[in-house]
Amino acid sequence: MALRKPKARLNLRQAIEAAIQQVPRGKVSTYGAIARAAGLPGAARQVAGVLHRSFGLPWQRILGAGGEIKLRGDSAIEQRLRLESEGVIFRGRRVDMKRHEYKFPRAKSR
DNA sequence: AGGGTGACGATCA
DNA sequence: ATGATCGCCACCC
Repeated sequence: MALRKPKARLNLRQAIEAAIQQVPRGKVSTYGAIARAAGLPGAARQVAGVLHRSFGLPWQRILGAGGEIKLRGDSAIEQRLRLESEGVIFRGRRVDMKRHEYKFPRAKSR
């Protein structure tokens, strides 16, 4: 009995990066969804942090809740252009999530 | 070691 | 729809 570690999970950063990498081209996800997929519900800000500090990730595919771009200034424009070039359609200022949101496979059985 | 910080999210005015 | 506020939580200095 004793103690059991809740979960010896990988480094947070790796878990988050792995989740982000799963989003395919032409699809998008949200900070919150990535956090959940990485086993860190509620850690949306950490997802943003990783995106901010890591290179080599498809950062443009991660949006705020509702498909909204949460970046500011030039970066926001670049994100939109990159997504559009991948075929992602916007509806006003947001991505059409019904059409492009990537659904993560259930980590645990269906 | 501790606390400020932020590419969030949900809610309310 | 926009802006403010509060709760979250690991990372960085």
